[in-house]
Amino acid sequence: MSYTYAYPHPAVTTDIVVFTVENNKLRVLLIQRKLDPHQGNWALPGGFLDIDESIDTCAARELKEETGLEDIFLEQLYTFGAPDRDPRERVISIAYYALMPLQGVELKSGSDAADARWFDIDALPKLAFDHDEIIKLARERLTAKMDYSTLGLMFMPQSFTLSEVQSLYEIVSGQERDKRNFRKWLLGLECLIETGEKKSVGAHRPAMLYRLKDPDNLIITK
Amino acid sequence: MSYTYAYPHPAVTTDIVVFTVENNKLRVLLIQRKLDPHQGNWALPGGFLDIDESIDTCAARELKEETGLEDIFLEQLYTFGAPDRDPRERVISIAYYALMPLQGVELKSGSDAADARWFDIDALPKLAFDHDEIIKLARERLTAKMDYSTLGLMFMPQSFTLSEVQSLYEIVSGQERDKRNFRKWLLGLECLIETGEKKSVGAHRPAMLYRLKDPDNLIITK
DNA sequence: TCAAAAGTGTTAAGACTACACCCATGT
DNA sequence: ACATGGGTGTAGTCTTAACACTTTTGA
Repeated sequence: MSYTYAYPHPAVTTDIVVFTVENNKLRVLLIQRKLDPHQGNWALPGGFLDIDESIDTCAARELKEETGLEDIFLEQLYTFGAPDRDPRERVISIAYYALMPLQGVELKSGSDAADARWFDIDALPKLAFDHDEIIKLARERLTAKMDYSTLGLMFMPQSFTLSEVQSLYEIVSGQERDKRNFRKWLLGLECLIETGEKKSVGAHRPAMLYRLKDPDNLIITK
Repeated sequence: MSYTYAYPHPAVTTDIVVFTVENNKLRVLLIQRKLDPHQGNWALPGGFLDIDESIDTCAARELKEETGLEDIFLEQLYTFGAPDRDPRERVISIAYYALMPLQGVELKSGSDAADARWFDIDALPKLAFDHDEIIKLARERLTAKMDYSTLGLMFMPQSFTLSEVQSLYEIVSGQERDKRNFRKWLLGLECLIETGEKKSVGAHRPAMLYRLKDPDNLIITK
């Protein structure tokens, strides 16, 4: 089967920058390419748009197929389309970024990926295509949005302590925050509620567990 | 001549939301479609991506071809691609927005447009495709960015008075600003310099004309 | 000399930052 | 009993918001 058009058409793909925080580092998910071009190199998960699926659906589908991840925060980032970014044919890539909760970071290796691994964002391997550029932009967007929104909460599992949130914000932004001020800010947004449960993790006072009031709403505030 | 692929490929277009301010109203440029689908309806300027041009180039080229406008602020907005947004074939539209300086709003009617006109953003006609959705998003981005950046200066001609800038900000955001505070903020960004010239427009004191220190840098500040 | 927009500082309120001690628990 | 992270309030600084009169010009 083949498809014919009166004018040349580019191929369209989505690529997804999946972030998580693990071992006090901001990490990005990469897969090792099984096929040419760039065979053996590391690349962002992603793939070609099906002709009858929406772009968002494509991003979610590719993410699931290649990594097993699903139901995580996923947002369109930017569209990349330099004429020579893929040697096979003209390819337009609609980039997304996603935030993976801290727990349950086990990956099922998907069909198109020889291997999938988390990399420290400051120690990335050589990347296929223009994926270094995509990751750079995604990181800028992530840190910018976390500065004035509760986007960072999308990294959290169902329930979490305030110290865990603070630690996450510190790791992503690279700067420390005052404990009392951070808690004042976060609780002041009124998007969290106490679960009533506490979390005990060592020889010290247990911490209150919180959860999102409304899991779908990112409250944006200064 | 025809082009054949092993898998179906979508068509890729750019569409541009061109803003200006005229008669104390925020306006958007629309063209009347000469061809089906949506023949006779109003639509955003834009068109198909050439197979060997960059996306940015395509947006700038289409803008120039259809409206004669060139060398104005132009930035990628978002990519739209609902499967049924175009009845002809699957079309991915990479939306841009542009800011047209206040003066020189005369348009040369371009080749693909039967007619091009400015519309008050609050009184748009029935639009082709999903262009109403694109305009809505563009407006949100414009107002959000103007709140914390000097993006609004991209609406200004080469030289302008501070009152003109203030008036523009008020029209776009829909809310009045304190004259002294506005001037303090704007001058405090240190992106303007006095030209030395003054502008006399009526029976009152003439205003100092300013221009951008560095026409390429959008200074982003709170 | 009048009308109309340009230009100019100060004060009060609110937001943000810095900072230190007691609490609850496990070992 | 001690070591460890959890939890809490206040005072000082900085930023933002509110506010009114004088200046310069054309008619």
